Amino acid sequence: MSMPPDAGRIYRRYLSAVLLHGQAGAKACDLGATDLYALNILELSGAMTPGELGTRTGLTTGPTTRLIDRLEAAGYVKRSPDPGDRRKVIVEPVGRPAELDRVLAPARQKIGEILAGYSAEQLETLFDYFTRAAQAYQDAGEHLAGGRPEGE
Amino acid sequence: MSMPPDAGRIYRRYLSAVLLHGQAGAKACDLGATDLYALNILELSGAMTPGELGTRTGLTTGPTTRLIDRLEAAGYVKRSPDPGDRRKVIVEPVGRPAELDRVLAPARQKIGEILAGYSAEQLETLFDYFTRAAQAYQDAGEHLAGGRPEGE
DNA sequence: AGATTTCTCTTCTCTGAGGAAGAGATTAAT
DNA sequence: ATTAATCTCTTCCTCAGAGAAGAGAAATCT
Repeated sequence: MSMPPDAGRIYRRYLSAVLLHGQAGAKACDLGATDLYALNILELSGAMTPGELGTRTGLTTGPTTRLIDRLEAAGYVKRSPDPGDRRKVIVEPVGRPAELDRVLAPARQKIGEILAGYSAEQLETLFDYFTRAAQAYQDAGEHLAGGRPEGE
Repeated sequence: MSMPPDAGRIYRRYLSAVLLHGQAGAKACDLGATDLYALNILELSGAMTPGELGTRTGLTTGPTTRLIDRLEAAGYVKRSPDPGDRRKVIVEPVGRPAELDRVLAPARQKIGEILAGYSAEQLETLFDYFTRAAQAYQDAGEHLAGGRPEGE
């Protein structure tokens, strides 16, 4: 086998660092856990209605409205009327605001430097992995969220 | 340049998927945001005192005690007396409990399958990246947490 | 030894996020 | 046209989690 002997440990450490950084960044922007969660959903799946967002986050309608209120007030999303159904609203992510970019910039810079050290083939491998892993995590996440809240 | 034309988008999508999955998993285990945050700190930095953990999480002593109470009750950490200083307590992570492993298993399985499809050199590249990126994110995260809570 | 500092824990209070129920507006069904 | 269903939002209530202040135990300093 060509994996490192402590592959699991390395990978776990990597995941923890990514999660930790993401949460620290969110906290620095005064984003609550659910807010970050919702933003990631919107990042992955694009604009959707409040109802859909509420289902995805597992919130009832009241908190969903206030969640969108917070995100809109902070400039992360925008509410637009649905042209086809005037009851509906479309919540669409707006270009990442300056504060979030500023907070995430140091990490992006470091990652950029790391990536710059790889050859063309290596980069191809890495981005192939990013693409596949993103899909895998997204599937696993949706399965988690959509699955049974109570265990077996 | 050998990066894909939409490298930024791919990477952002990847990060969102990882974050989303991590939070969904935590939610499925009834772990609050701070609890997950603390667990990741312990995963990265190993055992430490409540005081240290409180500083890292940005909590005062009261909530820190209760945070550790929660984690201990759920079986994620263990309190031990510090042999060198009997005022102190050492909070050490305990092997991940079954529930968390069960929740994270599907994703680990998928990632394992993806990794199994790469050659030896490709795996070397990937794990090299994991190692470097983990350090980068850890540094950036600590800088975020340790930096000024209020912007300039 | 006595006083001060350090560290953890306890208690009380409070803010903020989430659930429940219902109103208002619009679309679909009869 | 009238009724029913859908979607978002508002209001009220509840509760977990965080801060503040102080107690108790142990180490350090004078």
